Amino acid sequence: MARTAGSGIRPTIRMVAAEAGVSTATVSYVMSGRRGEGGPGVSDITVERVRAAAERLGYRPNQAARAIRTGRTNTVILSLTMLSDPWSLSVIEAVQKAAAPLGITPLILGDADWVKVLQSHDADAVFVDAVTPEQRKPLEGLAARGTTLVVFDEQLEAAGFDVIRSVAGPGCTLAVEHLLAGHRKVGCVVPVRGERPPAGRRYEAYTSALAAAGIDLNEDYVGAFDGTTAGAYAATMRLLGRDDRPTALYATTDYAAVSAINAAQRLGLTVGRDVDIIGVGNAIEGERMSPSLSTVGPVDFFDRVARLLLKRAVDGGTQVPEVLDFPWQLFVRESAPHRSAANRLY
Amino acid sequence: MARTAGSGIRPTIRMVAAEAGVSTATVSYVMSGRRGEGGPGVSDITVERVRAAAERLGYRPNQAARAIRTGRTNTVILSLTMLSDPWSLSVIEAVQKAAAPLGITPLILGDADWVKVLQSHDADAVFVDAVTPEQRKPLEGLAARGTTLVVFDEQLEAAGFDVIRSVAGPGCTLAVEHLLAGHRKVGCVVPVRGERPPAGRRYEAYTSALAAAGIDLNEDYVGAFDGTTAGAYAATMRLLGRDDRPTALYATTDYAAVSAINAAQRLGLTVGRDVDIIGVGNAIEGERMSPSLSTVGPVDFFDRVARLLLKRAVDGGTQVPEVLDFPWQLFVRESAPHRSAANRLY
DNA sequence: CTGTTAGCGCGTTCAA
DNA sequence: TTGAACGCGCTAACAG
Repeated sequence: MARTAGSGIRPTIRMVAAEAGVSTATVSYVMSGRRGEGGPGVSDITVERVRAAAERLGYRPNQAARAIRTGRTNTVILSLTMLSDPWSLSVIEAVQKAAAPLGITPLILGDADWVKVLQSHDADAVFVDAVTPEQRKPLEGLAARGTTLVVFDEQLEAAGFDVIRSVAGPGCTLAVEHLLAGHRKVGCVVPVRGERPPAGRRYEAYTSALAAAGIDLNEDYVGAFDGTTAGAYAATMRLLGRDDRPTALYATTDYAAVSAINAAQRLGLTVGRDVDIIGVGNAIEGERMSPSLSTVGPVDFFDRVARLLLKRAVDGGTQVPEVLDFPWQLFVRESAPHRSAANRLY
Repeated sequence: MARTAGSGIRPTIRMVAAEAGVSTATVSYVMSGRRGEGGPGVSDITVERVRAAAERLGYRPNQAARAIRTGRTNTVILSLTMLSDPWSLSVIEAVQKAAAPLGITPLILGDADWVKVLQSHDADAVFVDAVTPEQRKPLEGLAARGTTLVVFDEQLEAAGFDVIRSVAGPGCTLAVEHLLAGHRKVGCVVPVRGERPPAGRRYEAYTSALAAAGIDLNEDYVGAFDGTTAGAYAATMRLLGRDDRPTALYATTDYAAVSAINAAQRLGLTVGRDVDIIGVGNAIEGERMSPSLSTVGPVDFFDRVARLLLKRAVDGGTQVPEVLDFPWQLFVRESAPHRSAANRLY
């Protein structure tokens, strides 16, 4: 009396075989579309009988069982730390578009504890958007055990997995320089971990570009926040609420820039006129919003990431891991337009 | 020469058994923590040996293989149509919090074509946030075949699955009446499918509340949009850009309300003073933003949904499906404060 | 050329 | 504490 738990019974390949009066092997060949080429041939009439039986029963191959045998799950996992970030949505959108024609399902993991999950759950490829120092070891362990990984990180070396390294430094300098062309009072909105002072390449681009322009760093113009959108909003309110408020803001991520724009508007300022704001990342949403977001970022980033991920998913871990560099570019849009000498704000 | 595809080899239960010098059965009992209580007893010394061997090899049970035997995947799927909606993020947040202590992993499906995915991929329970008419049939098919479903829908009858029916009608009326207490020029921001005119309970609440207040429906005050955040933004710009602009806006979803607030601020209006804006849904983010979002919605909605989903995931489809009704409530916050007769805007 | 048999690969679980 | 069967779909080798 074999039966799975629960009330409903899911049709198995054996039921279909019985219904069609053939063997399970034949059903398998028909369902996976692998008749002819290489495998044994199945007559058209039999194919039709099997198809009809499967249809009648509403049969769908059990992906879990299939995965055990083939090692393929027809699934990619996207581990995304900050789902509210338009950057994450851009990744999702690009991957979904690329995965659909391949019959691959993207599943999103919004959990910060992705290491544990990936140790038990298999996928044909996994995209990881952030790696803390403590996660580096287990990450390499995953790769060693055969998990196909594509990791977004600016520091990591490829150690059995692909690394997407969109080197932010030079691009971020472009952003700050763009603001410095029309402003002297340039503030910065930057996330920090814990109580530590701001750090990282994106922030260094700010300090060094200021220095290169002969401007002293004003700590009152640095709005550190906790990494949440609400925090970015509050930090911007503090910066722009000052009497000697900055006339331009450099936000080290696009989502911080979006929050900054909202905060500025809340204060009655017109972004792109009273204050210029630029972000970092070139998320797709930046183009669509109003005012559209000036930003720096890699060209064609999301589509290329999606293509790599799916190539890996299809090929398996066969290929040699790469470090993928992306050239960055300045995208001048409404939130921080070009300023000629004539319309400088300072 | 048995070996899985790819270069890395994943440790199996057999390797652990060999390493520890015991049978696979023993390893299984140890790993699933099912020794003692009900299950067979395993001596402490053996447990230690097995644990050490598993640790050395970095063994993790293969969830796919486990699923075949047990019928449980330790996974719940959240099918969410609009990931940028704070409502979706609220669902995710609540489910993640509730799932973590149970060892259950929430996976998010951002694909509109969830039916196909669910037909092949199993989960202990699935949350679905929107059902089109064409999806109703396949939905019932899924339920009949044993998929444990929790469906969010205001119309559907329970047909083998739970229905979360947060009856919006009366609650939405509360929202419109709240605005009508201080305004006569109340606009509406509402998504529409295709070219059809606005419809649905949330919109009817608007027209009937207006009628009850003796106010004629002004079609120029109805901002229909395409369902995207950018569309809601544009619709609001049109409404508030008019000379005789409405002094209050009723948005039929929270994400539309958020876009409306951004648009209003873009126009230099102070929300909660120059214009009042109210949403629908009571997404968690509404409390955190600034100005905080006035809204109507079910009380404690997300946590209760999460609890139900996980109860189903744990119990399997054992229980009798329910229709869950949620009482709605008005949440007065900054974006549409209380207005006494003294500070009416009209 | 067409179809079947038999056994694989997981982790689980019952009878011994 | 274990051997062996079990559940699933896949597939090499075989039979007609």
